Amino acid sequence: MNILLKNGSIQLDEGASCADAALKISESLSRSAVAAKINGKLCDLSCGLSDGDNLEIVTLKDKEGLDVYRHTCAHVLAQAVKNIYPTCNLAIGPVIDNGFYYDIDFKTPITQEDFVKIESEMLKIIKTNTPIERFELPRAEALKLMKKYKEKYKIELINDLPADSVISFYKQGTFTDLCRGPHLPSTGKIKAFKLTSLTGAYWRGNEKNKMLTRIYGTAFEKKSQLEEYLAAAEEAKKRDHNKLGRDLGIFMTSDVVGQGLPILMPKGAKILQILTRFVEDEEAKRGFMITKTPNMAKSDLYKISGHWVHYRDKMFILGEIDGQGESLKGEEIMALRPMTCPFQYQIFKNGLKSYRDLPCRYSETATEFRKEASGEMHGLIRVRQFTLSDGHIICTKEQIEDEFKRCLDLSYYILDALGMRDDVTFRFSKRGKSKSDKYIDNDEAWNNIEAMMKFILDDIGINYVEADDEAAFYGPKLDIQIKNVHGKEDTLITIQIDFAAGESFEMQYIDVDGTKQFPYVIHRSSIGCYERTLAFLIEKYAGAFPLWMCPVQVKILPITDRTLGYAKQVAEKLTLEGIRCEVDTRNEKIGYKIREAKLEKTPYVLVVGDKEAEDGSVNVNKRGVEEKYTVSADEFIAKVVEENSKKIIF
RNA sequence: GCUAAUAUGGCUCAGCUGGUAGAGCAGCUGAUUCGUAAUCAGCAGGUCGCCGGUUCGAAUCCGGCUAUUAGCUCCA
Repeated sequence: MNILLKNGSIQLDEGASCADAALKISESLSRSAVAAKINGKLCDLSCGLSDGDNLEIVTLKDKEGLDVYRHTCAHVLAQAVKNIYPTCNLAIGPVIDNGFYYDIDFKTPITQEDFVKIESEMLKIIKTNTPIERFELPRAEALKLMKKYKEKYKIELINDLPADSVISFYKQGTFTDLCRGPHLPSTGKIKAFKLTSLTGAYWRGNEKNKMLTRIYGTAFEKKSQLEEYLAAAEEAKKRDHNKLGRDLGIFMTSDVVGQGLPILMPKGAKILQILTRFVEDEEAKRGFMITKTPNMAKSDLYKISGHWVHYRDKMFILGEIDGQGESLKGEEIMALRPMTCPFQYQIFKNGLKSYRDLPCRYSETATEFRKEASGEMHGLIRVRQFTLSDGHIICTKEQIEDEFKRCLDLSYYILDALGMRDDVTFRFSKRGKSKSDKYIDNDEAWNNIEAMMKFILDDIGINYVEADDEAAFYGPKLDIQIKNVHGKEDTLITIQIDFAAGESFEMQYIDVDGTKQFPYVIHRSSIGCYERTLAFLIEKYAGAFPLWMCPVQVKILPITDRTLGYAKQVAEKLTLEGIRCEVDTRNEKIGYKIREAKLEKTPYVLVVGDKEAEDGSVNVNKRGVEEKYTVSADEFIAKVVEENSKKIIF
């Protein structure tokens, strides 16, 4: 029979498999093959071919090949665990970004110390080089097999498969697992693997279900690649804002203050002040009116917004309430705000509005409070009190498109200034097919608004992923996402369209024809939550921030006390020019001061000794640059002032 | 909230199987006034996260709480 390849074709006997084809193509390909693609569909190497099939041999060079390799490693893990703990039950064991995991229900808990034992058992299984065989069963037979093995989770999975689905299993020696595949031809192909961590995970991702034990691992073609990966992960941890931010004196926490309540120290507060001024000024240029609204309100406000019903358990409430959210003592109930929207809506409602007032753009550097679950807090990324560049644009339906684009343009501008434009991805968060009751029930409005947002996004031409069941309860969102050093994704900035607030808050305006109309609302952030943005800045720059946002931009180091006066003169000039600088007045050797200034990642370190004091110069040590040079103080000041005025990213 | 782990001076860490704590750096004082990543000496600093229990005796064992970390769930 004739088998088509990417370039050319080969002739094979009837009944030949992908593995036969690989061997026919070349011996080396046969050795590196891990799976195959027949007519574009990934399958085992043992899969049989038919005349005219398009064939592609998959190796570990392909991402798909590596996934197959890791998936098999997950099965080896499962087999090893079953050998050691015969009473445990297997759940699922998929491949993830950098490895794989297997969820297992152990009768007695295991610890990370058991990894040694499990890994050596895995190694044994690999060394036997057991062939891995696929077979398929009808549903009844499949259930019978899993009942025999007492795999209750597998039984549940089979029961949930569509009636007409093919139920496949993979068998390696005495171990059989329900699996779609494909897999490596034998266990011996695995060369480098490691179990990395042990955590809990709910069965089927539902917190109402039992929590299983999840074992994470990773595998690579070569030992050297595995070591490289582990080293890179260690390296990434050094950039972790939660460690670095504390080391650099940017923020701290205190157990008497509480969880999720980071304390911004002078350096961190300075950076936030710089960012806030930058953002507020830019927003003003773009037609936003700044507001200053209260940090708390009576429960009445949240009853109108719907938060009292949908969001109450995530709010900090002042006063005792019953299960319905009513005061137990008949007193006024206040709550700290989890968002700014209803407050800014009050401003719009103050006085009759005309269509001429639209679009009405409000923005605020707002402090917000959310009672996040105790296990959720993380450094500056997930906190209970935070500062959001929160804004609302109240506009007509016709104005949405333009306003939405302006919001995105503002965020682009800010991301450029932060140097993070290339680090973000876009998520179009929709209600989609979800019928969850957490959304406002109005199919027509949802369909219209989602179609409108899709049109806008496509018109702008941004590259986004669509995510169902990720919308806000009042409308779809464009979420600007970013990953931290651990690879975990979070929302940095969000722009949302709200079709419901106009009516629910009775925000009306008088239209051209004299009729009263409900406006649309765009909820938007420009830089996101300042604390969170700072966290990502720390990780991106490993603490070596761009000049314009550095809390200390220039540090002046006199060599001896003789030049202390001169150092102070230069510092004064710099300060007058708006450059943030410090003089290290301590009686220490110059090497000592240099070391400290560099560990603090100061952009410019100026050394001034007798020579410099005499001719009015400074010796410049630029961060990240080996060579130092001497220029007149005035020249340096002019240069750094110019650099500071541009939002230069280096 | 759930699973697991961790908690020793400001920081990084020692402290074996229970006999009430040590080092380096940082800090302070003194000397040194020095030319590009740690000058020398001395001093001071901890009821071992908090509360309770077991014990003649707890940093060490047990329980509760608080905080931190990884993940799950959640994330207007």
